[in-house]
Amino acid sequence: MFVQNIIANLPLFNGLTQSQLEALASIIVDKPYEKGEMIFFEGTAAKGFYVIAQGRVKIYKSAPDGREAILHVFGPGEPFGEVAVFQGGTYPAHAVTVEKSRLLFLPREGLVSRISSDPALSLNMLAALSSRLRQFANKIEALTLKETPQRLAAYLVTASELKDGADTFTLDIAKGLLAGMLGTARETLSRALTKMAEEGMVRVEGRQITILDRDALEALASGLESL
Amino acid sequence: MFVQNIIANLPLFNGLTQSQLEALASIIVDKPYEKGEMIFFEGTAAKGFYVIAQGRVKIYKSAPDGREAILHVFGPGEPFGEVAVFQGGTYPAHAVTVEKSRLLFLPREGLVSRISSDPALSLNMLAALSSRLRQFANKIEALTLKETPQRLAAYLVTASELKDGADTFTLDIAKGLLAGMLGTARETLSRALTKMAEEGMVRVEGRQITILDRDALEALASGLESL
DNA sequence: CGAGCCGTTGATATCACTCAAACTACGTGG
DNA sequence: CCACGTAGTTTGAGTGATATCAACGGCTCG
Repeated sequence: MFVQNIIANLPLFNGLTQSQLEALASIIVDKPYEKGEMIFFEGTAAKGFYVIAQGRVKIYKSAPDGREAILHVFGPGEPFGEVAVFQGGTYPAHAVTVEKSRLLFLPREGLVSRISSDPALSLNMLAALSSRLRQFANKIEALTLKETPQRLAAYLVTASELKDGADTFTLDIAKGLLAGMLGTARETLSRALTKMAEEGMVRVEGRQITILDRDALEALASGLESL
Repeated sequence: MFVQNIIANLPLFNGLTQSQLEALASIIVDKPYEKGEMIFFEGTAAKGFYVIAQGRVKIYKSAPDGREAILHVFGPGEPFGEVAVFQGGTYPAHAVTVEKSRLLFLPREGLVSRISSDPALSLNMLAALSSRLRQFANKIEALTLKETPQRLAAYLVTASELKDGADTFTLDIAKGLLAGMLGTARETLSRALTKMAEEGMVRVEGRQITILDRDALEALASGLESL
């Protein structure tokens, strides 16, 4: 898969002409990463941002004692680290691969000028950041107002929606990671899942989830949007 | 104070020419609000966004039972509701004044075209959204990793920094609001403050705070950036 | 001067974090 | 093909921070 083919299909680069895409592709650095490899650390100077071609990346903050707050887990096609390009100049959090991955690096040089000269690109970026802000707002809402079972229910409902509303689907991240995304401990997540299974709302077989009572799930989540 | 003078000094409109500012000022709607007046509700269609000329605005989500998650409390000069202009078309949360205020409304019409035609404006907006994302990331970190006393310590340290590092300063929001911003209950905040005072870290006299042991405060906050 | 808003304090219940340990699934290398 | 190590997951028990309920005191504003 060539770089240009990848970026041609990304929402971020929607509306760009063929020649603009070519120019962009020519400055992109294509790099493979092993699972668990650090991409950048919070506070370090940013020379550009990344787009995921393949794999999965965890964006997180960490406490002195080693505990983590997971902000995102991004998958193929998603950009990350853009914030550092537009403000502050340093990455706001740590980034590490959670799978073997292939990342595209877009150097800051040239990007800023490209953005300011191309209306479509700047509006795409604004939309991307705005959408990110909505996600964060939802996450803050969930952390403040909801307890683990409700957050889990909201997650499962939207996970199902992302898989075209299928009742049975497979989690694409490990449960430990999911616990982190929900702002809770692995053990608490495990217990919450078990309880939901006992109550007949879902069936859990490893990473495969079957929603048995969608109404009950949605009632539990009550008002929580996608995380 | 005229609209044009206000917007001329905002970071958001930095780098605009005099004539651009005039054009902008001509489409702005200037409106007074009473304390406690709703500005918009989550999910309603957005016809534009706001800038605060005077007063203070609370941005929040609410649960069915009436509990609230406060995302921001904005003051003079700060914009809010921009997210809806760039993505989704609806406001992501509720907005209400917490003081008697004067707000400038910038209609969506014309704004989008202005942004795409003016590099400075689009880069300013990108920077503003990026900075907002950093704040949210810090908030999520605090909610996930830190307990109330630590969040409070971090808040006090940065509040002091915003007042040029003065040891004695005045909270510019009520303690109940502050509790909401820290994601905790009024009572818990009250107890945390009392305890910090007992331990000699701060002195509390109503809304006036004096930092007695900045090192201890910073050690408590340990790693938490501004909220 | 009364009403509401705000803040404090006390008592209680509970959720979830922590520590500890066993159990499973999986891939690798012998 | 099996043994082993590792990563991931689950279960149990104990503890602690905080939400919640309740009542009270002070302040402000009309």
